Amino acid sequence: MALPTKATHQQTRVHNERLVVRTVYDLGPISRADVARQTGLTRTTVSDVVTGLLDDGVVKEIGRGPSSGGKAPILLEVDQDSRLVVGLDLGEEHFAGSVVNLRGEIRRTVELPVAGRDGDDAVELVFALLDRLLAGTTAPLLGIGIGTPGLVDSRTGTIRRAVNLDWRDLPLGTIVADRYGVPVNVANDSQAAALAEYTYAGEGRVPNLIAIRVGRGVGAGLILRGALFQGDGSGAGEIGHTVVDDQGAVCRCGRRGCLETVAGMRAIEARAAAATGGDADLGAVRAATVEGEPWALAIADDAGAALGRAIAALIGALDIQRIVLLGPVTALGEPWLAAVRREARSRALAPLADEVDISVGRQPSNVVIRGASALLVARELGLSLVR
Amino acid sequence: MALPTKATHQQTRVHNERLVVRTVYDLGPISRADVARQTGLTRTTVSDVVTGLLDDGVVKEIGRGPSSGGKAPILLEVDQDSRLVVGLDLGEEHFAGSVVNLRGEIRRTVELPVAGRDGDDAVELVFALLDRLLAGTTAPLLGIGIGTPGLVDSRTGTIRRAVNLDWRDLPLGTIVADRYGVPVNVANDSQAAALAEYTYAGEGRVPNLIAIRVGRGVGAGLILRGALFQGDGSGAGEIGHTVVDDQGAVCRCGRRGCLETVAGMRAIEARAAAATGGDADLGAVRAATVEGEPWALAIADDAGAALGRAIAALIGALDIQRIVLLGPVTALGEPWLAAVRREARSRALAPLADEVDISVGRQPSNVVIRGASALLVARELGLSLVR
DNA sequence: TCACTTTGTCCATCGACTGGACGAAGTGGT
DNA sequence: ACCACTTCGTCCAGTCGATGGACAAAGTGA
Repeated sequence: MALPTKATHQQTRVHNERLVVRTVYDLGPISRADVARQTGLTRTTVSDVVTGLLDDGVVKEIGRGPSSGGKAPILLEVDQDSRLVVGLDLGEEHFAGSVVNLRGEIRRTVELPVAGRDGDDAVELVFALLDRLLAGTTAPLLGIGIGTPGLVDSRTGTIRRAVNLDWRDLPLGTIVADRYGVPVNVANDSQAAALAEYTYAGEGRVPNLIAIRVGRGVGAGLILRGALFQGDGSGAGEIGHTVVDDQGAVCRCGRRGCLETVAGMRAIEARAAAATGGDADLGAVRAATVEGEPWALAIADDAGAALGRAIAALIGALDIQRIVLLGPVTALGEPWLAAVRREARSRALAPLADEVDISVGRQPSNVVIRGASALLVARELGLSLVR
Repeated sequence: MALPTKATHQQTRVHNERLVVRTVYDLGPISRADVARQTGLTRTTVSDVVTGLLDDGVVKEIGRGPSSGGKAPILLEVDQDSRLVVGLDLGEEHFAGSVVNLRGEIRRTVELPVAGRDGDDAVELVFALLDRLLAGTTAPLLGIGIGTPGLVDSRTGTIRRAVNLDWRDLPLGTIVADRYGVPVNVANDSQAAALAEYTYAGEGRVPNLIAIRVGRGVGAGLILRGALFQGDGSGAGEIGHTVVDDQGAVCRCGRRGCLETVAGMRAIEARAAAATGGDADLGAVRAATVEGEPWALAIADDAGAALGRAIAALIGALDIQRIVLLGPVTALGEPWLAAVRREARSRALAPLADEVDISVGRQPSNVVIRGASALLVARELGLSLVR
């Protein structure tokens, strides 16, 4: 039973500082007086806090705004390039990384092929990637966020297991933190994607959302009450290996009929190859659905339906209304998405299902990188995404 | 985007007060100095806070403890009867309620038959129940907790719908709070049960747990990160109406093959009646399993297996290791429980499933009442169970 | 008996929020 | 051009509450 920590004066200060930063961040150019009104703090306290933030450079004054019958306010804004964050996406083929600013905008990107490296060699590759990303950066680095496949314990920064890289209980967070001297956060790739969707949602930010990445594997990231939820063993969201078909194909996890063996990329491509008699990647299936080919539509529908059933179970369990789909398989487009929605809606309790919004995320290519960085940005903004 | 509230000195004070109360509550007879060591607060602050708590009567001194080489410490203990809470269980047949102390011990119970009342008449029955429970109580009443079937929004205290009582968007929390002048918390019965399991777990308290009530309906209560999780529409845990069998029987919700139609009490009794040719209630099935009757064992196994599959999905989604089963159907005993465990373990991802602890709760009869009260006890102890 | 510990309280100090006052800088009316 | 009024940002005294050191009370062990 973890006792919560005591409260001190410094903590109230930190809390209020973050409250001010976040208000300025979310509500754009805004005066001190308006911040005070929004937060409930006194003008005095806000002024005091802002003075510190100006010194740190996180916030800057951008001139006076229109008067409303009195002295014109000095508008404040978060200086989005005053701090940098690095986000990494340790994919199966490539390790990619970007330098990202406080708005989640990507400033520079480097990508290195994995080329079969694993174990310590893969760790070296992470170092190489970071060295190249950090060369010549000027603004202070808030930290490094890492998104990786596999089971990850974000609290300790340990990768419990990542099969393709042959990592097992690797304390990557500590290793990288020691080398670069900044905070490091490690998260599962699906979880990172969920963080990106949540953090950078802007006005439309909602406290609960599920992001589901459908690629080779199927994984979900859960944002509950405004924070990433990892469960007791860091495995929350690992829906890809829930059995959905007792007579299904054998999965790489050893069981039969996991969701991944029906809705995953590999399964789709395998079925497509069988249907066409030749080789067929996801793009080919997509093209065929656009052409209206029955075999392709059937594949898309089946894959989408299986995912939809899994989503129905999630909705029933958690009653979360915002579900975002990400990853390569989303390329299958409308027929696939329609099947997902149909099954999800028809199998979950009606009053719950009616309110659900299932959509495809906008920036599938770099969500993981942005999500990894989101962890650090969020900390600066006081969103406290983990725990 | 709900802005968090500002931090003030009073809040730090309240925070630390609760921290002290909770420490004394959890760690039994304990000295001020030990509290200081446990919490990290200074002895000065602890003394100051404790003085206030002694004045309020929440904490009392119970004499000196053994010395460890210096002045003997004055031991403190939470005076468990210094505050009372009322918990109600608005069941289908009876409205039951108890006066409960700070340890969740039941001091007095009243039960009234519903006898077909619904709508406003049912609200009147709630009043009658409360009036009888409160008559003659001496210690200050912290508040009233209400557990009820149906969809409940705990934040507003509104019952969104409870079919059997014909309640729809009924602000029961406000109504009762206005009449009795104390805080009122309303929760779904499954959620209340989960709160009871969490709050009164003592040393074994873990931050995440799922309590599943299997009776006429099937519902789960989710405790995530030490707080009840209700989802966006207060429907989190409503797993009873997730479709598990497309060819299944028609459910009272209108769909086919909901979990409830396979694993619920009604379904079990119906199958038993068919098997025996006569009437058979749950007790009869239980007795028959003890006798080793094949038909009864088959029924128990099927019902347990269906529940197990639903639990596997929950484990995959949330990776929660503590699962507590409650409600009348748990009476089916070992054969049923074995089936639940077998299916849950065999269908969830191995590393997740291995750590799962599925057990039957201890006090099935009054969990709802105790859980309803837990909401208020927890508030006093600073556990902040909701939100 | 004495040196040493531990406990609980007292006191001076400090960090941080509060509320009122004030000058600066606007607006609008005459 | 002048004046009353408003709003903004800052300054200052006041207060709340945590902190750390000092101290008496009450133990232990040599």
